[in-house]
This record gives sequence, structure tokens and C-alpha cells, in this order.
Amino acid sequence: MVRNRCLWRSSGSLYPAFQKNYHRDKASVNSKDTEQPKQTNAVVTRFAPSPTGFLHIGGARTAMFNWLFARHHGGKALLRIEDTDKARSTQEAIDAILEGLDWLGLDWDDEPVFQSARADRHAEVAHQLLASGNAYKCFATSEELTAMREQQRAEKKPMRYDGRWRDRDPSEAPEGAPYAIRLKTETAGKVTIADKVQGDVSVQNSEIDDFILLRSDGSPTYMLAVVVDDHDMGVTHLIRGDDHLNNAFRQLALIRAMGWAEPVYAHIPLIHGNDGAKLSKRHGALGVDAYRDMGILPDAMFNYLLRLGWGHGDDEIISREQAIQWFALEGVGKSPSRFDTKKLQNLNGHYMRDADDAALVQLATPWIEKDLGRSLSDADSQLLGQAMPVLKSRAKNLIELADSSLFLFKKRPLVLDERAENLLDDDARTLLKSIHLALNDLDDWTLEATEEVIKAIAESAELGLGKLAQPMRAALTGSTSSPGIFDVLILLGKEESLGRLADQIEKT
RNA sequence: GGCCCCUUCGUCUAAGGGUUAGGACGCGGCCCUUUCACGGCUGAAAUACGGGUUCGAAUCCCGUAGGGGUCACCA
Repeated sequence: MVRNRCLWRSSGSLYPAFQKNYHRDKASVNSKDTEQPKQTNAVVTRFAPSPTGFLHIGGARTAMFNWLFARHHGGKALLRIEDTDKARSTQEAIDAILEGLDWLGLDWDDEPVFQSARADRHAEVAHQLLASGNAYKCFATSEELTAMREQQRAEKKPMRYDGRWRDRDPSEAPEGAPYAIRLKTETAGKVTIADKVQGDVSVQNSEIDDFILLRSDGSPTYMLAVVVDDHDMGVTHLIRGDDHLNNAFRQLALIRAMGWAEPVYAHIPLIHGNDGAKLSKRHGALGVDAYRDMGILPDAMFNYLLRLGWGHGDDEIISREQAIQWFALEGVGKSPSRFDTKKLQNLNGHYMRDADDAALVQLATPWIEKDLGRSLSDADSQLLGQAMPVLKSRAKNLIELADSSLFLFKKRPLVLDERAENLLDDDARTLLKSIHLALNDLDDWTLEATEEVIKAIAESAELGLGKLAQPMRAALTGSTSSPGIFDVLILLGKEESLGRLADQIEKT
């Protein structure tokens, strides 16, 4: 469980559980028979974001699917921060991602692994490959390679490393020249991946060039780092965006060169914006935090993201428990889906209505306080709690909820909005006068009693209830829409209600 | 451009050889109603196109078109 972030940020040993696993392969390689039969039921997944920005929608869904798959199988869901790109990785991004995951209610087993701390192990594997003849030193300079690609492009040939150092003797290189380590990949035949989502996908080995494992400065590339980390962490199922599908073939080549167990792959389609293109900055609010700030409930987001690209018959409202029970990779669609804010809002409305009143009071309070410019007293909070049942059924998100509650806390005399002001013409004010009179005489301030009084007036004046309710609403709430008018009366109490009515009558 | 993937209402999806192609969001109408919501009923709305295979195709095969992804000493 990842709850207290300080736990690992301030800790000196970031991945204690991990270090124990460090030499596990050597042991398990030697004991083949103990390794083989058991490995089927232990599911280990991982979510591996690179901390270069907030947790975007696509990442959130990938995280969810990994989490759900692990929980469904009673396995482990691990978290790894891919922070090897020091120039782009920031602590703010790490925090934002962890917060986003936490907000969504996703917890992780073991301590998060920071990839940057594992560079030595990555290098070790690269050198192991070098020693076994599965990799070689490449002395080509960046300039040289750029030139090579330029030429390939000019000749309209595929842009790939041409293997110029593959069979050359390192002694041909200048004395002490820096070199990168490249994987010696297969040149003939093809590889096929039995992807749980995409099905069988094959690629000719000739398409896969000898990619770099270790840079000339000794740092590992992403391709090396992922494979080594996934292996060391014991990851059995790789669920990630299908933008990694092409990488999978390279990674598989590396895995096979090391003789490691091959994971099960599941490449899920990316989420697209309204225009069908890959989600990017220009699509507007994208971080999970942005939706939190829009007053979306985590459960609604969870449900929405779950149903995006995944289905379970006609089910729409799905609880976490059901999601864990039902989730299967087979249900994931193969085509990219578009993000639909309207549906999210609708789902959020469902979860608002279902939510616990006390919880909603907590969640809405910050917005209310911001609007009011003061903090809520205990009495205010209690009033809000009383009003919650009639407020929450009308709100699609926490912002609407907060807005709709403001009339409870506003000080007299109320400032009416334009529509409410227009509604209060002379006739309406005359009506308010008789309403005020009748309510003033009422001692039994209950829903039933107030309703009886108002209905009596409506009847004697031969008017519909609406003719009375709307002016009352305007005077009592300053707006033309609110909870039921008798609810409003009761929530406000007799004194406040009469005061607000009087304020508007006196204006004439 | 090379390689890989995708294609059912506007959107998310169900239907894995035989259904009036179902549900949800959104949109329209009606009902409920003191406003606004909720809710109920209801309407319009889809198998990208073209060929096969088959008694029968949204479903299997081929092609076309469109869309997406990926091609770094980034991750």
C-alpha cells in the first residue's frame, strides 16, 4: 500500500524489497524445475509513468487496468517511476502523478521503484550481453549516424542502424574512442507476439535494427531499463498503451538474448481527443487533477475510464468491487476511443446522488468557502448536511453543488440575480405580502404545514402554485431555481425566511 | 515514406454465421412537476466502401478508402 509519500521520498533505501530480488534470476535459472510449474498463478503488473508532467487520462486508465488486472487475479500491482531522463523529470511531476493515482483510489504493492537508481544493474546486464556475444560495441558517432539517416531518407530507404560495427573488430576503432553497446538482433525470420488485446502481431526480424542498450556515456537506454526492471520486479503481465507495441518486439529480442521468461503482453489502445487525434495539450484539460478541479468525483472518473474501451454487456454503472470481479483483458477493445466529457458529467451525477451526505459536505466545503470568502461554521456545516439530500440530486458536479448551496449562507438582504429580479414585479410583491402575513401566523414550521398555508393562498387567489412559488424562490434564494420551495422554507427557518420575504416586499 | 494496428448510431459500447443490429451519453417529443434537476415513456440515429466464401455475413477471406501508432546515444 502506498499511502504516505514521505515514506519513500525521504528514505535512503528506496526499494528494499527490490534489492532482495536482485540476484533472484541466478538462483531460479539454476533451479528450473521449481520455477516452471508454479509461475502460472502469480500475477504481477506494473504501472511505469515517466515523470515529465501530470497524470494524464491515458496514463490513468493504463494504471487502472494494471491495477484491476492484478487485483482480479489476487496478484501484485507495482509502481515504477521512469525517471531516467533527468532533464525532463521533475519532483513536481512525481508528486502530481502520485496524487492523481491516490485520488483515483489506486494503491500499489511494495515500494515504488525509481528507475534512475538502477543504472548500475542496467549496465551490468548490457555488459553481460556483451560478454555472451549477444551485443557489441559500436563506435559510430552521433554525427555519423545522423548522416546515415539523412542518406537513408534521401534514398527513401527505411531509417535503421545499418549494423556497421556489428561484425567489425573493436580494435579498428580509434584508441580510447567512446562506444555504445548495441544488441545483436536476429536478421532472418519473424517474431510474433500473442498480445492479449491486439491478437497475434508479427514483424519481420529485418525490421528490427541493432538498437542501443548502453549509451557511450555509460547510461542505459529506455529499452534496456524497462526490460531489466520488468524482469527484476518479476512482472508477468505488461499492460500498457499500444504506442509501445513496436517497442515490444525490440524488448522481446532483448529478453530472449538474456534467456529470461517472456511476459504476457496486452497493448491497450490510446485515448483520443474529440477530434480523433492522440490526446495532447491542445485538447484542453487533461491531467486527472484538472477533472478533480472541475468537481468530478474519483468514483465517477474510475467508472468512466473503465467503460472507455472496455465493456461488460450492457452494464454502465460499475462499482470498484464489480470492476475487480469482472475485469478481463479480453474485454478491452482494439480501437482507440474518444474522451467524452458529457458522459463523464452524467456519470458524475449518478455518483453524486449516490454519495454519502457527510462526505459531500466535506468535498463541497472548499468551493463554498471560496465563493463566500469566509469559512463555514459548525452550524453552517450542519445546515449544509441537512440540505444535502435535496441539493445533491440536482448537481452534476461539486461546483454545481457548491453553487446551489450558497443561498443557505448568504446574508440579508440578498442580491437577486437578473432573472429573479425580473420575476418580482408589483403583482408578485403583492402576493409575497399575503404569503408573509400567512406564514407569520404559522407556528408549526414544517413541510406539511407550510405547504398547506401556501396552497390555501393559491386556491383563494385562484392561482397555480407556480405563481406563488417562483416569487418566493426569488426572494428566498435570489435565484429562479432551487430545491423545492417548502424544503427551502424549512432549511432557512421561520425567522430567516420571513426576513428574506420582507426584504423584497419593502423594496416596493 | 517503411513497418504495425484499427473501422457498429455524433460518442462509449453489445451482438464472436441466423436478432426488427441491443444498451448508455448526447439530441427531439411526451409524462411527472412549484423552478431546476431526478425519474418514467418515446423518437431520430450505425455495421466505411467494393468484392468474395456461405442457404445465410456486422461477424470469415481479399482489396480499397479513411484513421491511428511507431520509426533517436527521449521515455
